[in-house]
Amino acid sequence: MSASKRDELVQKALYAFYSGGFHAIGMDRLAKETGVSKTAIYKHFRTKEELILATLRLRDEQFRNWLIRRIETLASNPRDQLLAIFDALAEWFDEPAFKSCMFIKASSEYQDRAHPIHATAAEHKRLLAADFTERARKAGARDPAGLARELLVVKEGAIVLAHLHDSKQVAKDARGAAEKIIGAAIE
Amino acid sequence: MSASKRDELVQKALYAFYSGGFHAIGMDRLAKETGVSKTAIYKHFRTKEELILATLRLRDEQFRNWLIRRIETLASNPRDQLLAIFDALAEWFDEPAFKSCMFIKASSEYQDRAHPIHATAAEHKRLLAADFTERARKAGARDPAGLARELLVVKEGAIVLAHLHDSKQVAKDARGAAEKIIGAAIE
DNA sequence: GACTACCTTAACCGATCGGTAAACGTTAAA
DNA sequence: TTTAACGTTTACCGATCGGTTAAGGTAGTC
Repeated sequence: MSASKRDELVQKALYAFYSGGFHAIGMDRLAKETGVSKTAIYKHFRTKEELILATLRLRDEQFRNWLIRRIETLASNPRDQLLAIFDALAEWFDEPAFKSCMFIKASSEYQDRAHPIHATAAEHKRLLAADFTERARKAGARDPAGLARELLVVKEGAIVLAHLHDSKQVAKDARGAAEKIIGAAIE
Repeated sequence: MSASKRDELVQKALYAFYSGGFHAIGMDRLAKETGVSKTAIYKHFRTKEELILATLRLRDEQFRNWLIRRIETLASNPRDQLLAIFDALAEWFDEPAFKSCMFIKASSEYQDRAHPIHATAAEHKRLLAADFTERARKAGARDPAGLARELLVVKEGAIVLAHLHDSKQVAKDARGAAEKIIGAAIE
């Protein structure tokens, strides 16, 4: 399988797991939905878990790239970029395919902290926090890491509630909360 | 099955689903872990889904009762009670059995908004918001429902991150965020 | 034209899935 | 003492689980 073919498989598997759930989607169904035979899948991934981990690595890269690009497009200075996180979230929530966060779902289905899937989810959030921290530092926050963590809390809560309640309202609420938190943390 | 026996089954099923996941725990394993035969379970619940719904109804009642009792013990006036939500959360996170929120996990595994399990999860969060709103009103918030929703966002984010990162640190961060949000919303 | 790389379909493995049925206690009210 | 209610164990149902195997098709390279 060429590298691009393999990426295509992982991308389609990502979509299937994201919209169906990790336990709920079996390998037979996955083969049908990706258009790649089960035999071929197992040629390149030893287990279902390894395939899931590959989808999570792809998702981590895609999501963080998208978010960073989006907030840097929406705002030019670090402080405004921190607030723009929540404008980007609003755009994401508005996509018809939005169904919460893949990593939150992964950690829900694989609860053990020692499990590689759980650990990958935790790492994704840590990488986001690191990016937020750097922006908070540039924005002149007294406690950049603390501000970043507080914003991350708001972001995760917004994602969970956008999946359950009115996502437009949730996006506004999260932005409002972020404004107050940023205001209190900078200067 | 007597009412108390049935409650005991639901309570044990709750624990099993909470610690194992809804799809991951099969009915055979559930029978073994609850000590109630599969035959007897199906005498009182037509499907696995109905049993799950019963566990969620019990969990909703238990959690909201616990939280309300806890914040009213920790603080006497409505404003302090809103902040005490996050002290109660810190206590919850510290329990060894803490593994995120059952309703977040339920909505992760049953993503369709039309699904009864998803709807039950959404309702649980709505009932929490209603309680917070009433306290915010008594505390003199300009927009009680808005403040309640913002605090709910922080609460959900805290739960998700407490399951992934250092829960003590997350509890502190959430409390800090809540302080700023409450301060800006009252008076 | 043979070889290799990579894919397919299709059948199969034992285990488990949600759910049902049969046969057999145990308890307690009539 | 009979009877009904409610439980048990055990086995079974067809479907699906994660994963494997065998046989064959199709490209490109030598």
